[in-house]
Amino acid sequence: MGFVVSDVIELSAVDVAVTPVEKFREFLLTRGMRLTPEREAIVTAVYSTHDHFDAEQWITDLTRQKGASRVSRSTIYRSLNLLVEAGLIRKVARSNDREVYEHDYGYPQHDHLICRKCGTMIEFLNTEVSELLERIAQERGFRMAGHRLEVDGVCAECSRPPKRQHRKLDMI
Amino acid sequence: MGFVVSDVIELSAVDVAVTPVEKFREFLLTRGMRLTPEREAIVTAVYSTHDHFDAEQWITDLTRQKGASRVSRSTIYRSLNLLVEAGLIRKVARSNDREVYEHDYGYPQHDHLICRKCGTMIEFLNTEVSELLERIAQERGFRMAGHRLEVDGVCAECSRPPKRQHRKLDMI
DNA sequence: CTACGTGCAAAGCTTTTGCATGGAA
DNA sequence: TTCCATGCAAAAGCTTTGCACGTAG
Repeated sequence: MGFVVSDVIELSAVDVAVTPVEKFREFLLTRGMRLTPEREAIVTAVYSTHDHFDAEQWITDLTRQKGASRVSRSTIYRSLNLLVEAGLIRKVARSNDREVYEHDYGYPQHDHLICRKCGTMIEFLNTEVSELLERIAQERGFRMAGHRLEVDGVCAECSRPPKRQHRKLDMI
Repeated sequence: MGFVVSDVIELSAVDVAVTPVEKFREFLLTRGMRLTPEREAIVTAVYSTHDHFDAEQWITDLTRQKGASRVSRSTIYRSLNLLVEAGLIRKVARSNDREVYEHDYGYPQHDHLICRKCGTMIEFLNTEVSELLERIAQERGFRMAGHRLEVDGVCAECSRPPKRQHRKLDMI
């Protein structure tokens, strides 16, 4: 499916009091909506790994299931939007014209170095970034809620001169 | 005899006082392409103001012109991509599912505070940001080429409690 | 009984592309 | 002649939506 997988995860998950599924249920309640089997299947799937993902990834997976966990394309899209609103996932970038998501709950805020050659997304965690931004925002009376930061460049792997270059997927 | 491609590159790297149109022409030369009336019309239009913009904005404008400055939709898209490659403009964000661009030449690298209520984009310039990122990238053997940073939150205007809220429909 | 959800197919949207025509060198 | 460019229309591709049918409460 050809995109970006973060192969460098140096971050550790944070302990959460409530499971993602529970948090989703609570969110839905506040909107008078229900936690259906389909919606639960999606949250569970999405939280089964810490990798970045796009909609298609779960579509090919969940639309082929049988029984209660089988979910349609539209429902997946609809649910992903709900998960974003619920604060469980967030959009991190765009790759191949697709929205790329990641967990936004039980996982520290971090940013990415994105290799323009192989597309790899390297996560990094640096508190100075948020602190600096918080300061900048405050100076302008701006109430910061979050940020999105992508560093563009070439990863160590792809910088290495000789023959073996890191796989290059989709460069225009 | 004519001149060599490498001469052009050196020149543009040194000479900063070149107009956008000239810089575009030089870039096109290095690719064996020409600065057509259509391409010139687009650069000129794009650099006629310093605002952020999206493709549609110039499409509605330029496709209605008459004579030499009339440009088709496809040519506009094709040219915007060229302008990005030429380093004259860059993509800053996405708004309404459209790519939003801004000038990337004759203007310092900066970032944005984006108000989630009224959509206003507040530019700010802070060298610490790039320095910090450069350091972070280096620690990981990553060759940074640039970055894209959006701070999400609520602007001072919209934070002001009561009646009059800042409102702006089109968020560009 | 009512309101919310799901699936399917079709529509929507921005952006890209194939192709024939036209023009500069 | 030989490419490079443009316009038009159609294609791409991801995401959203209209609609009818189910089903939880």
